Parts: sequence; structure tokens; C-alpha cells
Amino acid sequence: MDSSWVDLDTRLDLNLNPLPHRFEVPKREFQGDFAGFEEKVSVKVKPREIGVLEDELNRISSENKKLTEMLTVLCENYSILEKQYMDLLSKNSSSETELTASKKRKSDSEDYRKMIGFNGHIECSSSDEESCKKPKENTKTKVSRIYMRTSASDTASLIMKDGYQWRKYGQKVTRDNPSPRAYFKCSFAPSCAVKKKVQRSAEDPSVLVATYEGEHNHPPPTKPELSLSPSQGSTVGPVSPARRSQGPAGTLDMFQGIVSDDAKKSVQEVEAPAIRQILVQQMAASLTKDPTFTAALAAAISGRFVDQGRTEKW
DNA sequence: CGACTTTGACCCGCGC
DNA sequence: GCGCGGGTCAAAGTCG
Repeated sequence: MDSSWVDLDTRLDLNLNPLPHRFEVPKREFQGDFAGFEEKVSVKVKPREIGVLEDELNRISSENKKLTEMLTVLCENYSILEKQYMDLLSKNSSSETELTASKKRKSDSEDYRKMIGFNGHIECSSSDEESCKKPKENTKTKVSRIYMRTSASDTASLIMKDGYQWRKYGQKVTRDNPSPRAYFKCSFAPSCAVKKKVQRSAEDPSVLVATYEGEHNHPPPTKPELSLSPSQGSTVGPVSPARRSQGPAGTLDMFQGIVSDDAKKSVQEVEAPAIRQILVQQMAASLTKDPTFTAALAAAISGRFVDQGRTEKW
């Protein structure tokens, strides 16, 4: 199924066709202050140059249109894939109910295998094996499970970036899995009782399985707050109650973590195409829905041209 | 120095 | 009752 995912670099490189050399902006353009820039903008531009600039502007505009179309197609692809994913989930859940308790664990891992086929899986449930194991516990406790493929460099640690701040309080080697299980508590809010367990998959050590218990009673950390936790760099919790209702289980929250965390790290470390897909979808949505995007782009580009005119004058 | 991680000990539930 | 295994605690160590 991997092949069905669009492997898209999420960086928006709008410079598809680099401008001719004469339009390249020297480094010095980005140095110094721009005070009095407006005055300088009223430059004497030769009529011939105006025509060239207009041509460039038109070209950029058409590129922008193409990009918008690409994003639209991407959104459609995502919708289709999302539908397939939800179908798959519903099939699995229906078959799961027919299994006995003893078989359930096995089916869970098989289920996981199917899911991991497309590299990332997010599963949320309020009535799962956890509540079967611990019938005395409050069955209302929401439990969600996230499978995340990690890069080789991440295999040493069990830190799973999800946007929230976690404090590790224990680690244990369990019987059914040679790799240790790490226990985390949400440390962002003292009153937040959310816990998470992170363990490598016994079948695929490159896959981290995080099990979240409970719901955060606080909003997800914002950017500045995230930057306050450099050591763990942890990151998004799956379940902000206010957001839980929307979209495929947990996906939006997961996505939010990726976005709100240090972008470089997240994109590198979270390799699950599903997550990237969500990222792309969000980007596409925000761009296509924003009527000012084109205008802003054009303004930025024309600003660059004006800059260029100024530079040539110097 | 404070926040966080590590890790061995302890607690508790469950099955036999 | 006993042993096992999962979960938690807390002191010591580490790091920025």
C-alpha cells in the first residue's frame, strides 16, 4: 500500500523555474534595514523592464495556479485514501468483535501488521483490551494507540514526539517483548493524569507503539511552550478533548504535534506517510482556502522585483 | 540548581 | 499462599 501514498516533500519550493540570473537577489539584499525602502521603491524603471517584469509576474501567477491545482489533486487523493483507511478500520473493528478474549491480543498484532503496511496507524478507542485487562478500572478512561515508524537514529530512545510534555517515570522489560516499555506522565499540567506507554514493536523494532490513557484536561502546548521542553522535545498528545470529535481518530492531534513542534525535527523524525499526508492536506487546505495567498505571493514576488530594480540602481 | 532520566525496589492483581 | 508480571515509586545520576 505504500505505493499509493504520495511521497511528497512538504517543503513549498515555489521557485520551480528559477528566475534568470539577472533576477537573482544578492545576499546583501537581506542585510541591513529597510527603512526608507518605500521611497526607494518609486524607482525609475525602464518601460522595457516593466514588460519583462510583467511577463515574470504572469509566469509566476501561472505557476501558482499549477501549484494550486496540484494541491487540489493532492487533497482529492487524500480524501480517497482516507476513505479507504476508514473502511479498513471499520472492517477490522467488526471482525475484532467476533474474536474471543484470548484471541484478541493476537488479532491486535495482526491488525497492527495490516496497518503498519502503510507505515503509520493511529487507533483510538474507549473500550479496548486495556479495559478487558483491568475491569476494575474506570472503563470510561479513553485509551488510544499510535503506531509510528521511526528512523534508525530514533531506535535507541523511546521518545515519541507528539506535542505534549511528558515525564518518564519508569521503564520495564515485559515478557512478550524484548524491548523495554517506557512509562510517561503528562508533565505539562500537574493536574493532568494522562499517561502513555511507549514500546517498540516486537515484530518491527523500527515501529514505536504508544498507548495513551486518559484525556488531557488542558489545551495542547503552543509553540513557545513547546520550546520550553528541549530535553524531551516531546510533542503531541493524541487527544485534546476539544478536538477529538473531528476527523479520523487522533489524526488531527497528531498532525498538530508535528506542526507545532520544531518543524525540522518533526518532519525528519516522523516518517509515517500517513502523518505526512495529513501535513500535506492541512497545508493544501490552508493555502487553497486562503484567498490572500495568491495576492501575498504576488506581492512578495513583485517586492522582489522592486528589490532587484533597486539593486541594479546601486 | 532545577528539571529530567535512569533503574532497582516495591506494590498489587491475577492465575495456579 | 506463592510466584509472576505489569505498573509505580523514589533515590541517584545527568544535563543544560
